Amino acid sequence: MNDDTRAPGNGDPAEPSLLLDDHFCFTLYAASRAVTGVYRPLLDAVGLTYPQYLVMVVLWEHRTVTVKELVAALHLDYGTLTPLIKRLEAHGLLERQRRADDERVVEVALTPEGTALRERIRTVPLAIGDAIGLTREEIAAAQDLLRRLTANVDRHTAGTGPAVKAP
Amino acid sequence: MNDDTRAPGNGDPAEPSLLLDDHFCFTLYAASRAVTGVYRPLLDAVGLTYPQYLVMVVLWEHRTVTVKELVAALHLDYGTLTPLIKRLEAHGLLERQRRADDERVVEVALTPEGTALRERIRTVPLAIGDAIGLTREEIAAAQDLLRRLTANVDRHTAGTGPAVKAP
DNA sequence: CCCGTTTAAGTTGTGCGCAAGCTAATAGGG
DNA sequence: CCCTATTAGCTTGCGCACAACTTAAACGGG
Repeated sequence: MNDDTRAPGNGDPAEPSLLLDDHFCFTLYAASRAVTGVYRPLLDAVGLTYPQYLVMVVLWEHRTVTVKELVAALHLDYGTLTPLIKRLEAHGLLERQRRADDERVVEVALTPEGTALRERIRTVPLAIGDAIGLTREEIAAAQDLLRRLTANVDRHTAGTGPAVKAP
Repeated sequence: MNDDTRAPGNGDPAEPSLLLDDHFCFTLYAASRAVTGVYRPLLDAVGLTYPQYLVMVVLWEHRTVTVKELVAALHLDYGTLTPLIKRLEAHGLLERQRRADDERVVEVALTPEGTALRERIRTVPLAIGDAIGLTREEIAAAQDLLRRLTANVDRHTAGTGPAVKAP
């Protein structure tokens, strides 16, 4: 690789660096993909993708949730979750049903197969912890920082988003 | 949301939790998407997606790189980068050319338009730092942890992958 | 009670992200 | 020099991720 870094601007100490390695966003993005890459072969063995696994985790915790609750819990879009949930339904792991007293709401519930799958996945988090290779304290520290980051960003984008809506 | 957490296994202190909020992978995944979400409107203003921006960052640093070098720098696949690079080429930001002395290699080089785009993006990192809302020290700490995580995972998957290849 | 508004979910289109398979060019051993 | 293996890149297919749009049900003020 052509290793000159003399493009204009990088020497100015008053401006943030534009070098790849200085981008925190890239470190974060690469780490996230690396971790899901560790999950992939483990989940592949039971026929799940990583986002599908996250939906199952929520269901194992609550047994029944609405699509809206999944959207909120996973910070994902209806456009992402609707087809994903349908795929899990096609695999027999969950069932979808409109709520009788409010037909707008779709309830997602575990099937016996979905419940049983949990046993086959019990050991996965151990393998992940092993691959990540950080201490319990380091993971806790990183988790605290990243949770605060996400909360800050959510506040930020909520503020600059709808912006009180002009009357 | 049905808030019982009596699914089997979660009370056992010897086993890792399967609750969503205890999943470090999810914190990481959510944080990564949150940050790219902050970039989105800023990059949209200049017609770039976030991965396209990362490619441009590498090019602004090195002016000319091979596709292989982009694959290595961004930890991305040829299958991801090839069409992405072609889109950037279609937008006039870079040019692709096969190396004369080794026709397997494709060199990617900045065009004047690609170089000029850098000026229009100079202030973006400041806005990102603002939205993230962590101190410089906190970001440095998180970055150190995540870099080590990615390095560990890379070692791990390299070790369990080709596995020295039986003779 | 009607009608505009809000809400929950689904649909469509584009662009990643990655596995699997393919092609063409080069390297390297006999 | 041939011939096999390797290397760099491309293509195909599937599943996210998200914006923009659509639909249908419930709400709520007049």
